[in-house]
Amino acid sequence: MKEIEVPDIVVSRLPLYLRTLEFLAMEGREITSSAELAERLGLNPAQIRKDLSYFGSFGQQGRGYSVKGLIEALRQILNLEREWEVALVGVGDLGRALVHYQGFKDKGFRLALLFDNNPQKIGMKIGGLEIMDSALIPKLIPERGIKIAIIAVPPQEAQKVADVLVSAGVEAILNYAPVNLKVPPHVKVHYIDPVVGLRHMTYYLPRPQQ
Amino acid sequence: MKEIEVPDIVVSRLPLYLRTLEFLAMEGREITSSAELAERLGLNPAQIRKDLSYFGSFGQQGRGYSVKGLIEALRQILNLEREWEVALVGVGDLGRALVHYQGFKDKGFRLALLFDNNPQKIGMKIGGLEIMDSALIPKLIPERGIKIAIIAVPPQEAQKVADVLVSAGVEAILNYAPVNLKVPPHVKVHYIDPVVGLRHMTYYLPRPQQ
DNA sequence: TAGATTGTTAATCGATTAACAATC
DNA sequence: TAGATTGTTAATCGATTAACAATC
Repeated sequence: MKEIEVPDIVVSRLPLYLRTLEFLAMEGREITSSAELAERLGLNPAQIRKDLSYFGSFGQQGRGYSVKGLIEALRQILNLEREWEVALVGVGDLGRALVHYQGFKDKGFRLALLFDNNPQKIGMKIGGLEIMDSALIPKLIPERGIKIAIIAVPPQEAQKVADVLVSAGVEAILNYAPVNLKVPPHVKVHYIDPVVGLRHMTYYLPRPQQ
Repeated sequence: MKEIEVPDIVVSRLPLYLRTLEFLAMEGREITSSAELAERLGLNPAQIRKDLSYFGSFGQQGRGYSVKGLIEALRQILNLEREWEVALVGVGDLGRALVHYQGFKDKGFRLALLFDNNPQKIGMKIGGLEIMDSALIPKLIPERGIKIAIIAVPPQEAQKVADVLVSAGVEAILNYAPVNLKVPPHVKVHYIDPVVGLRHMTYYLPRPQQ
């Protein structure tokens, strides 16, 4: 039996389904439907059912989906049944904000290592973690078996940092630097650049008349 | 002559082209090609040429594109020929990081209004801007004609804030709260949720064997 | 049983890309 | 002129969604 390759665009929607389900669970809901999820996410119900069908059958005809059950299933599918330790490189304003961010907790991630190359910052403690010298990345990341890193350094440094992280064994990078990274094919990169989002939206804003 | 509707997926790539071109310009490059842009962005050269062709002809056969010329063209297409004033709601850790973020400057955006509903924070100055009471959104945003807002408040407050912003005339929202917002069709929302990005990538990370 | 909603097929729709004439 | 790269067409590829049988 040949394994069907799941399209990445399908995988990319699963975290949104999971987030919506976790929200419903918090509200105390026990059952939901593809129609309700679609309504909340602005998607088509058939798309949600199709997406889920790549992985199995999780609902009950005539009833819908158990919120708890589908959360469990998506956690398993997304490889979230363990807690992932994450390394953060660059403890500037954004880095500090990420250290204090409460949203990682209980979502499957924990910041475990902080790096910076500024001697002023190295040794400082923040959020209970000591800021380590970036030069120690090749030592500490393999030691801890860390696979996920967040890059929050200035754009000029981002590629160099990425290279070091990848040689240290990192396979997933959340990149806040406004730069496209070159990485080997086995490494995933997710980009967060507010300016890209803003510039996308200005296209639709009113233009000066004539 | 019927106007051809440009697909949103095409528009969404233009800011990436622009970012890459601005980077090339900084490096002093004068000419580039669809092949080079594609290489840097991990895309297909034909796709870039096709995307641009929705808006006109910006290159020269046999030579490529003038970096400066294409930057100009994309700025015009993306409605970036003015500077946009942006309101920020929620001056927590993330909000503060955004206030200090240098990446908005010279990219077409300037934080112009800060709001928070915490009496401790109202009246404080940060980055040269006074934090205003969120209750003043309906007064100050229309006064300044602001069309773009960034939401950086806790998830429970995000929908309420979005509603107020939209009634105040905002038409583009950059939402850092991990919540899907319900807004009228003329309002664009761009979502930034690091957990969604991380959870997408964990799908591809090594799983516990058996 | 009647009503509801899933899971899945097949049709539709839309995006990507190969190929090449145009042309600098 | 020869070489290079655009702009654009048309083919391919892939994603979305309508429709409905299955079934709870």
